[in-house]
Amino acid sequence: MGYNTKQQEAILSALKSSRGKHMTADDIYLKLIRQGKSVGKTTVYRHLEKLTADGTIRRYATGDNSGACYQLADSHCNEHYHLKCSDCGKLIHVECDFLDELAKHLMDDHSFELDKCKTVLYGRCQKCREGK
Amino acid sequence: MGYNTKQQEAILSALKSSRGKHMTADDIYLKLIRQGKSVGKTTVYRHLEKLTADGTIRRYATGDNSGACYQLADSHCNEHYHLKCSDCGKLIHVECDFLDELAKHLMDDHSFELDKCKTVLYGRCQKCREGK
DNA sequence: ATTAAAATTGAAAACGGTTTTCATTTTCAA
DNA sequence: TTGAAAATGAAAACCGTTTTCAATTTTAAT
Repeated sequence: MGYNTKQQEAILSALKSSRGKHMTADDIYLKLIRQGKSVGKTTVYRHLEKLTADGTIRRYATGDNSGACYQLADSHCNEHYHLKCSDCGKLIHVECDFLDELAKHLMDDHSFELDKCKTVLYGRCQKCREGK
Repeated sequence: MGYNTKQQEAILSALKSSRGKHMTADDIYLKLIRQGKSVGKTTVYRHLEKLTADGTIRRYATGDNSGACYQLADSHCNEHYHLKCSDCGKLIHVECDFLDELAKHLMDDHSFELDKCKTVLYGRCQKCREGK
């Protein structure tokens, strides 16, 4: 198991250089190809799986039938949370700390430790509401 | 458009008779076949899509790569929300109205209309935290 | 250095849920 | 009754992901 390979490094650095934005497996694959790096999709998927399993990165299911998104699980992760519009499928980053209050409530009243990074709040964005 | 067909009724009644439990498209298809009803998978998917679009039922993405789940969107749905333990996978129903405060915040400050039924909060339950 | 075992790679094929296609059947309206 | 519109479903396409497997690369032992 696990000596760090060129490909794994490349995949991680692709995620690092995305500055916190989500990337799909395909985004990462295409980025590496564009950079002239030699890598196959299979390998991208494999490392994303491994990095997710060991907690280095996080996987987000998109909900519609497009692919999963990945993001570094660094500190950045705790400073925002995710809203997802059920209509248009857009994933929205929100930088605010309101969720901390919810986390406190869940722990105090329900003994549940909220994972802010992993939680996605569903609903409808302004545009989709107005579009009706 | 949209006279109610035998198939649509059958699909809805399959969901009704599930007493609030989630069903996948395939669950529904198999149930109808077992009941001797004549229906094709295509039609099941089509009606689930339509019923989801008009708000009669709700679709839940499972997050892993298994299929989506469906559930009647009756009143029951607004009186609780869901916590899911990332460790043991348990889905916990919580009957409390704290989420209303979050919903208000999201609407006021982020123009986002929270769908309490659809949102699942991830984290770790007491048992799994103590088990470590 | 040499070499054999172990791990990694990636192209192609398989997989599984979902959507599309399209010819047929059913329903609706005149 | 009859023709147009809608619904149906089998089969094929689709698309993200996983599996297979032969080839390559790395590691460790000599």
